[in-house]
Formats: sequence, C-alpha cells, structure tokens
Amino acid sequence: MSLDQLQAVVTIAEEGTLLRAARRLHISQPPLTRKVRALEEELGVALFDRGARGMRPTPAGHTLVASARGILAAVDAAAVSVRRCADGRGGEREGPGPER
Amino acid sequence: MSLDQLQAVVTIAEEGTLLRAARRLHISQPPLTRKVRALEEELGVALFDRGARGMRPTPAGHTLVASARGILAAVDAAAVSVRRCADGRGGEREGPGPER
DNA sequence: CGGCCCCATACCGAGACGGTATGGGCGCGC
DNA sequence: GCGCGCCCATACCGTCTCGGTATGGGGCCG
Repeated sequence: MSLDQLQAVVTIAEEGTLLRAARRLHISQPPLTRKVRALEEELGVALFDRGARGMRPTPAGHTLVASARGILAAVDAAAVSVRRCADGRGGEREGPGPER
Repeated sequence: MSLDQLQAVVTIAEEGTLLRAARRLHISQPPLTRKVRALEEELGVALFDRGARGMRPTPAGHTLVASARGILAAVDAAAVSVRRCADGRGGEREGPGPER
C-alpha cells in the first residue's frame, strides 16, 4: 500500500469513473486500473463494483476512502509542521493535530 | 514523500545509525542514505545531524518522526478496518479511529 | 441494431530502486 | 602521533516497477 494508491482510490471514489480520475491525477487510465487492482489483491478485498456506468465503491472501498482522506491530510500536515520547525525558528512542538 | 521514506526516518531515529536501520528494514545502507537525502531535499530541511558516531535527528527530524509514527499506525489501522469490513460480514462502520 | 462509453489487457520504453564496490572523515586505542 | 575501525557518502550497474500507447470486450442508450 502506498500513498499514491490511497490518493487514487479517493479520486476514483469522488469522480466515479477511471477516466475522470486519471485526468485529475495527471496520468492515464490503464495505470490507474493496475493501481487499484494491485491494492485490491494486496488487501484481498474488492474495493469497487465495476459496472458499465463506472466504478462504485463497495462497503470496504468506502471505509478505505474515509481512512485514506485522513492519512493524506496527516501527511500534508506533517510536511507543513516539519518546514515550520526548521524554516524560521528552531523549536516547535509536534503539531500535525488538525487531522480529520 | 512516501510511506517508505517515513518508515526509514522512524527506524533511523530509533537505531541511531544507518547500518542498523538498514538491517532492520532488510535493505542495504546506500539506498537508505539516498532515501533520507531525497526526503531532506524534497522538504528543504535537514532531518539528521551526521556525526562520526551516527545520525541524530534535528528538531525538524524529531517532529517528522513523531508525525510519521502516527501516519504509519493509521495506514495499518486502515488496512485492518478494510479487511474487517469485507472479510466476515458485509457491514461495518468506519472505524480507523485509534490513530496516534 | 448501431454507436458510444468505460474498464481490462498487451506490449514497450523510461525512470526509479536496490545491490556491490569504493572513498573520505572522525573518534579511539596503542 | 599514528594506525585502526566505524560510519556515512558516492559511483556504477542490473533489475524491476511505473507510465504511455494501442487494442479488445462488454453493457447501456438511442
């Protein structure tokens, strides 16, 4: 599991189709297919229901999307905290707090 | 920034030297050097002080280690939640809560 | 029934990742 | 003061994953 894959899952869930998600992620559709399938195989769980209309998240997929949003936000917050800690001054408490 | 790099930073901070951290991560020392340097350049911040004795985290490094621990725990919790959601039964509330 | 949209697969090239070998720097013991 | 050992940094190379293009199969709509 990688942050890349989590971002992919979140975007697909938001867009509903691989093509639109791929456009938003600045990649092509086939790599996205592989990313999702790889994650599904790694977890041993189907994350999306494929239909002729697009992809709809399964209950497991929905759960993962919710968790992934928090994780991605935490990563971003961590980067900000680290830069804050060394950029201007040299002392800051750990403050990635604003998660979820 | 990748989960791999976060894991590396945490392990290095715990072990104090690249060699011991590399052993724990089942990789070699040179790739670890590159991982850390890449992350430092990406953030524009020095994460460790290199001395003849080993590597000691800077304040920024310490901050990142703390955040990284929470993120990695959240990722693990997410995987568990997803599997729980689809493994036995088909309905579970989103419960990655125990983070940090 | 024809057309369209969407996902899946096959194949290929480039970039990233990891491993081995080697060098430079510093502290410690003799 | 000098040699030794530890540790991080760099150079080079093989492999493997990742992304892109081209193509196929399937279902819904008009």
